[in-house]
Amino acid sequence: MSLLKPRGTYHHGNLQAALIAAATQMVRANGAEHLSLRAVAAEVGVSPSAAYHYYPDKDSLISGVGQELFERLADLQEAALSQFPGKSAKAARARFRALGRAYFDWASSEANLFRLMFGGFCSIDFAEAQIKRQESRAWNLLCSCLDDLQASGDIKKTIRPYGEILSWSTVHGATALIVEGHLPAASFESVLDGLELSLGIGK
Amino acid sequence: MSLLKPRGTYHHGNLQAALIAAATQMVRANGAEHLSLRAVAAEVGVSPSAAYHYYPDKDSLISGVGQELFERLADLQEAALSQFPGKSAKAARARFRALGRAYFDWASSEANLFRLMFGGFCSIDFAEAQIKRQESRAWNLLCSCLDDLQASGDIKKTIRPYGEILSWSTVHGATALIVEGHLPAASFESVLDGLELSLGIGK
DNA sequence: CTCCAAATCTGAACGATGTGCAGATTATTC
DNA sequence: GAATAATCTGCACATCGTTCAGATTTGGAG
Repeated sequence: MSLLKPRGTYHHGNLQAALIAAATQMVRANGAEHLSLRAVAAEVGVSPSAAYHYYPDKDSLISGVGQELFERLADLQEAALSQFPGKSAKAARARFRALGRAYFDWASSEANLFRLMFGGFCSIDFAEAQIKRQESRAWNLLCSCLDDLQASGDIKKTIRPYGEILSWSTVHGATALIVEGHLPAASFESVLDGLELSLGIGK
Repeated sequence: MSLLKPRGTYHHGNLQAALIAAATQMVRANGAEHLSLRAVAAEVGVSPSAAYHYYPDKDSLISGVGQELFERLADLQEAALSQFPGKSAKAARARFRALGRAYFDWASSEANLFRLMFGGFCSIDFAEAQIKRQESRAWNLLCSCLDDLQASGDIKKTIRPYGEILSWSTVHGATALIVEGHLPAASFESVLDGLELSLGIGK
């Protein structure tokens, strides 16, 4: 199903999905703060009012975009984990690092989308259920990764209870600071090094 | 000098400062994404065009607000540090914790201002010099705090080189995630506990 | 003190935006 | 095939950022 409404027809056929797709591309290019509902509608070949049948306002459209992005990010993390299968301590450690790197790589290659997700553009009310679900999916991936490290005795015992919260906070913080230009991009690897060291990962 | 232009006068007398002050209050209340240049001008008692004498566009006004906020944050951190003077290891540790808490407390009590600072609203170009200066002021406070901990042998040697970058990333990440509703507020203290533990602070 | 230039502010205007509403068009159901 | 629901259009309105010509005031030079 194409994004553009077929000429001469009245019904689009797939408007909601097309709106999200077009909005996503436009946010990716120009940032969520410059998204125009009218431009999205025009891109899709539909009148501005048509969007209001699926979203009560522009913010909800944006939240809809965010909803999909959180799913995409969880997928990405899943893919990162599956790159290093196996039960060895080495593999577990590689998975941990891959998880952090995937988060950062995604954010820096799609800065505008990352901002939309974590910059307060998604009204948590609207897409709360779906977003929370995808977020806990990603959270569980991180948990299992840390569990694997724990199983191979590759993480300091006293610190283990803080593992998830510390890892996410640190990786997210470094990512956000770098994306917004407050830290140089090169420092992300240092952060990963320091995080592993401080958690006692990899000896 | 009042915010409102004295009635019957033509010149305001303190427009630039008044614009920043009014804009700050409005962002504080409604968020930077809902700031209206016209509303700011009206609040100050001036025509919308008057603002363009001091800022080439709305984004620059917002950057001007951000500029002041970074200064205010650095002041806040300075105040936090001075709450626990002394050379003892205990005092140094209290300073480290106070630094993190000040960052978080400020952010959660002024979520909209925090978002303005770190959410990509400040065009780094415009206020780059001044913002970077205040940021490095805060950075230096963190450095000296970690130096103190190092002096009292209260931080793991191998981790020390990562101290600043890890601390800022972790505290900023946890703060941002909590402010945006991705983590419960209560988890911030856990993050601080975990951070100290993982850095080897306080034994 | 006077006059001129620079600084500061106004007013009206333009195009674009988000949104509401009445009604047109198409799909669905009986 | 007719009634009902789903979808979409067209127009309107208020608001917004921004521009620009010109009004008003200030400050300094003569």
